[in-house]
Amino acid sequence: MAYRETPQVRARKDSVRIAILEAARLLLGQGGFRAAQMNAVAATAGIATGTIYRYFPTQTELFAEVFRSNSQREVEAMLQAAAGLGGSASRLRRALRMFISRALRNRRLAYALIAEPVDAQIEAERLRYRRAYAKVLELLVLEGIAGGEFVSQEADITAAALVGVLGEALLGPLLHAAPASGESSADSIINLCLRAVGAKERSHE
Amino acid sequence: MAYRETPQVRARKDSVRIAILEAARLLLGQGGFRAAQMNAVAATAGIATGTIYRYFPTQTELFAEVFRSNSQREVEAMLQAAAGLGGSASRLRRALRMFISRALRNRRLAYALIAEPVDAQIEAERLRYRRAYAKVLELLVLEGIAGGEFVSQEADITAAALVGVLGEALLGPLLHAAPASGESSADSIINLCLRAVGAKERSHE
DNA sequence: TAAAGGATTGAACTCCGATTCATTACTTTA
DNA sequence: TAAAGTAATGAATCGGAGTTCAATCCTTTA
Repeated sequence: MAYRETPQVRARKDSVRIAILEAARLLLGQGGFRAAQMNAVAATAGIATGTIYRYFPTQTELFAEVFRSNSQREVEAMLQAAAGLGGSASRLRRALRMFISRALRNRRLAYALIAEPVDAQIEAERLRYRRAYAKVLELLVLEGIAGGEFVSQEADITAAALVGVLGEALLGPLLHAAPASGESSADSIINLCLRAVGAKERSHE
Repeated sequence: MAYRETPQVRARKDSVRIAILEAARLLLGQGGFRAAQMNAVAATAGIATGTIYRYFPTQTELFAEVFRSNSQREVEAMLQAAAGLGGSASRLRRALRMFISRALRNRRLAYALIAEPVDAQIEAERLRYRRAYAKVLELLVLEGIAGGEFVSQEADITAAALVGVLGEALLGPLLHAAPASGESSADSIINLCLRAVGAKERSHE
């Protein structure tokens, strides 16, 4: 034999892979899927188009991984925000606030991942993404019900509804008017969500 | 001269136009946008592909008209449901129930029009469609606030949120599991919406 | 019935962007 | 340094779906 992958090569390949993922994420955050075409991703990552295919079999797979890694990060953040002291209401409130503040930090990216129209295959990945959020919310709602803080309700439906609220009220306006909105409406949305779950303790932190 | 459009010709052309719109709507209701390709619309309408272009300049225009006519019908139905006696809460309840029951009557179509991913141009039309619903809901929320039945809140945000709830909780599951759901979850969703607007009078009709 | 003016047809064209692959350029080991 | 094994390249290919248009068919009027 005359060649075998060495640690150096391995390392460089790993970094190329990461560069591709970062380029895709960057472009998604700038111009959505329209901007995240394979050519553009390659150019941004500083490689040739064909090279992407040595790392990801299809565009769908590439985006799937972007969805996955983002979802993981976001869900983690929400869970962390919800952990700690306080009743179910204030924990749910913290989780929602975390979601919102992170989404607003890169609104275009949040919109691309949660709501922007895409082709059917990528849509399947998006569903998983939304379900991940819904799952976290469902847990919090179930806890609230068990603890008697929230009204009795079908937690899975409520969770889906909350994802809908976040998507539409927070990110939907992205394209509508509302350029100034943002942090200001965050409290409105959070309060609405708390009412929706029938949180008995109202207002304050 | 030797030719001028006669009423008969006019009538036939009108009927062709309608056939095209109905074919598009039918296909959307069966298989969504994927199934509503220009070839398929033409075949379903019983005409040649090219003929569609004598009636609609582009696919986008054709779909726009489908959106418009549907939106008009639906908004009308919601307004009618909301009219009549009763407090804001029960009127909002009736409007939501109307939306839901109509959406469930042809769930695939409702999903296609409200949530299915599409290309950017058609998406613009969808926005208008969603706004039409939001506008109706906003009015009802404002009335409720004015009458002291609903908590004080930013009605436009609430309206967007309610559209989000309907889209995600009702239609989202279309692709997820929930094949059996439907009418059963309708009440859950309606109750959630009523809580979300902070309706003071709870439960019953 | 013939000539004129439209309407219809559907195969061919176009555009767009993902994917391929023959060629070239590296890396490693003997 | 040569040979072997990989990786990278990017122009060309491919596929899908909307759109076009020359040829054909209908309607109407004189």
